[in-house]
Amino acid sequence: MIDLTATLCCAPVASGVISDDDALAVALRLKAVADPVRVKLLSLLLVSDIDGVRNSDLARHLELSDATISHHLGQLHRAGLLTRSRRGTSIYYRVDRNSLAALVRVIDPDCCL
Amino acid sequence: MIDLTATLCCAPVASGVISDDDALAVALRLKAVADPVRVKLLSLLLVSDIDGVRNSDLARHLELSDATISHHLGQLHRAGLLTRSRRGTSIYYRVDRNSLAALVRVIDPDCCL
DNA sequence: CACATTACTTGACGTATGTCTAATCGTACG
DNA sequence: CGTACGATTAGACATACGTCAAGTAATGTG
Repeated sequence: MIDLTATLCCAPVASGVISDDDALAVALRLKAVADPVRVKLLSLLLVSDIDGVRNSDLARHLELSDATISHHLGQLHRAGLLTRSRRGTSIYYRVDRNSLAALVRVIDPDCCL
Repeated sequence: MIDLTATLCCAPVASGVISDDDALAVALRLKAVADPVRVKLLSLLLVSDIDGVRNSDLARHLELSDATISHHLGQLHRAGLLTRSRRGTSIYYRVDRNSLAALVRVIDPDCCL
């Protein structure tokens, strides 16, 4: 599998045509965000970034099952977009702002200008 | 269906929690990009932006069938990320840099700082 | 240790997606 | 008009994805 935590920058725009491997890596990370539930999750996590948010709280807020939220958080986590830290029986998720910003830059046509 | 050409900005970060409708609109546009072939298409189109590129040329370059490329270009076009203009029997595709930049801003955690 | 709480995993189900071949549409040019 | 060329559409197929219910794992508390 491909290391989705590596840093990428300005692939499509600046450095000529993107390679197959880079295109796949970018697509996999974008796929991790390209779902309405996960967009809402990122939004929720970004506005309540203080200490992170728990699976069960997110499930209640989005009116979806724990299993479904766990699935989505796993996708975002595997893509390197979330960090998690356990406190007691709960696991608190936070957005890794650097990773998200890096992903954003890759498809930004104005990047590297 | 949802109008994917409307402009969105800074939804997750600044303006509190994103609405269901906005989350869906953002996710649909991200889905349009979240595919390795379409990432390569965007890359190809961005670096050869002069006059646009034809379906058949892209198909040859990516070694996929015309129908498949047409499918992917349709996805990107429906998402408002490409413009197309006919010259003769050929249709030339170009990236709508403003739309792409707007999409990028929506998920940029550093947007609106 | 037994129990409660929280999160994750598994298996199942329906739906959506990517790809191709073949057929259709649009435009140009003898 | 008929033929050619480029692009899209339709249909078919395998694969991937989102969701849930049920079961399992990890941690804390009496």
